[in-house]
Amino acid sequence: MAERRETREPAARRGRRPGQNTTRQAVLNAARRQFAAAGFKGATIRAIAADAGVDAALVMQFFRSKDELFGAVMSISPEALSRIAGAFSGPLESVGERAVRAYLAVWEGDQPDADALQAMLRGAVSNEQASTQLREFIESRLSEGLQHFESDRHDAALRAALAASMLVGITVGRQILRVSVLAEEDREAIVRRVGPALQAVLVPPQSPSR
Amino acid sequence: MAERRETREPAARRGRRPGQNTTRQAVLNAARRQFAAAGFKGATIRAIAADAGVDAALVMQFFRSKDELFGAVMSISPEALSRIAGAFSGPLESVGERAVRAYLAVWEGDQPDADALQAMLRGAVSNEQASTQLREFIESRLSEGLQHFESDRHDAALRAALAASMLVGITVGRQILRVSVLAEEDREAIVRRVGPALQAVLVPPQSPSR
DNA sequence: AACATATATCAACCGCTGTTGATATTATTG
DNA sequence: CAATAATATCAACAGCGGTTGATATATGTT
Repeated sequence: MAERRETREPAARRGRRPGQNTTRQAVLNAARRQFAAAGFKGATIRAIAADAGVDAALVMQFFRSKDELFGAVMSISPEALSRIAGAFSGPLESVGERAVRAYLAVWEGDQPDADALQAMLRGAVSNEQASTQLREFIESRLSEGLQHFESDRHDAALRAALAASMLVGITVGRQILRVSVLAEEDREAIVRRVGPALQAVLVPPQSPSR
Repeated sequence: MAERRETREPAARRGRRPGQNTTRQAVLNAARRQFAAAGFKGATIRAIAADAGVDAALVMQFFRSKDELFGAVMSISPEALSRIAGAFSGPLESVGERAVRAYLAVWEGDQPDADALQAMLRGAVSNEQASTQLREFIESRLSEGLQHFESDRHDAALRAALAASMLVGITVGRQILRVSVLAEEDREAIVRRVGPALQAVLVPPQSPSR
């Protein structure tokens, strides 16, 4: 007799694990996935911990609270940011197309950036941090590109923000609502259809001439 | 002595109130507001009840569960629906502008419809019901209009869904993220800037001609 | 080897939330 | 008027979820 509890899972041993520790990173990745999939309220510390194969208390020790963990999740790599900014250099008459392509590549890539952005978007509904972060992304990131060649800065900011919002809307349709016609279409087809529309917002034909 | 508890609120009396009862409707309105403001998970039965000036248990008696209450909240008036559908009748070269105007009027009006749509949008993050409802709204409502004068039905559906998503994106920017340049701009200014873009998606210049 | 420190689990607390059953008061109907 | 139904509150339960304090095990430092 003297049986050790063999009910339940492998019963993870108590203390620190031997060898190199990649756990903190694993927790962060799990958090990104969970927040991206369920939003801020929907994701739970326990689910994140389970996803990372770890006890919930450990998550709290690494990051001090759910809010701070969420804050850590929402960070975009400089590469992704410059990729979007880069869309604005080049011939002005095709900036719409390049912007759509760059945006979709970043938001739908499999890098952690895509999850981070999804987390922001889903979190923006119930979390002030998330909406602030995404707001700033829309206000500054995409606006900066246009500011250079423009006299009316307010109007330029408005047009850039509209363009960014419309792109976010496409993500909502594809990734969150999963509208089938949108979700099944491949990325370049979307670029072809949306490019001209974005072009019309970013560089309206009347503006420079009369 | 023999004091009746005068601590706490008016201490609402126990039974049914005299006179006409508008309470059920009041609960429904409160629910719409709360769901629209906080999303499905964020809104609580107790908060809804408090908003309606009622006990939480009463909410459960009227609507059987939080899910059913949410279901009741998400219903759009036929007037609003026909208002959007109506945008597709009229000269084809200005359908983009009319669509934007009709969409914004419905989503930003002060009717219960606006709250219901906000509730759907915010709820879509964490509630299957909501995303289904909004998906169908995008898939069918806005698509039907274009189907009539079209040979390639798949492409027409795609373009309509793209247009609808882009409009939803604008709502996200204005109402949820509260991007200041967007939120402060008045509706007609947005119509002017977005109309041509929507036109480009709905009626691409290549399609009918060469 | 001894000590501090980082990494890990466990058990429990506490507040919030959806939901329920009991009860009180009014309206409605026969 | 009696009986039934509808409208209302109250009290409590049960589960989940964030957070904490105690403890165990490995690593690093002196």
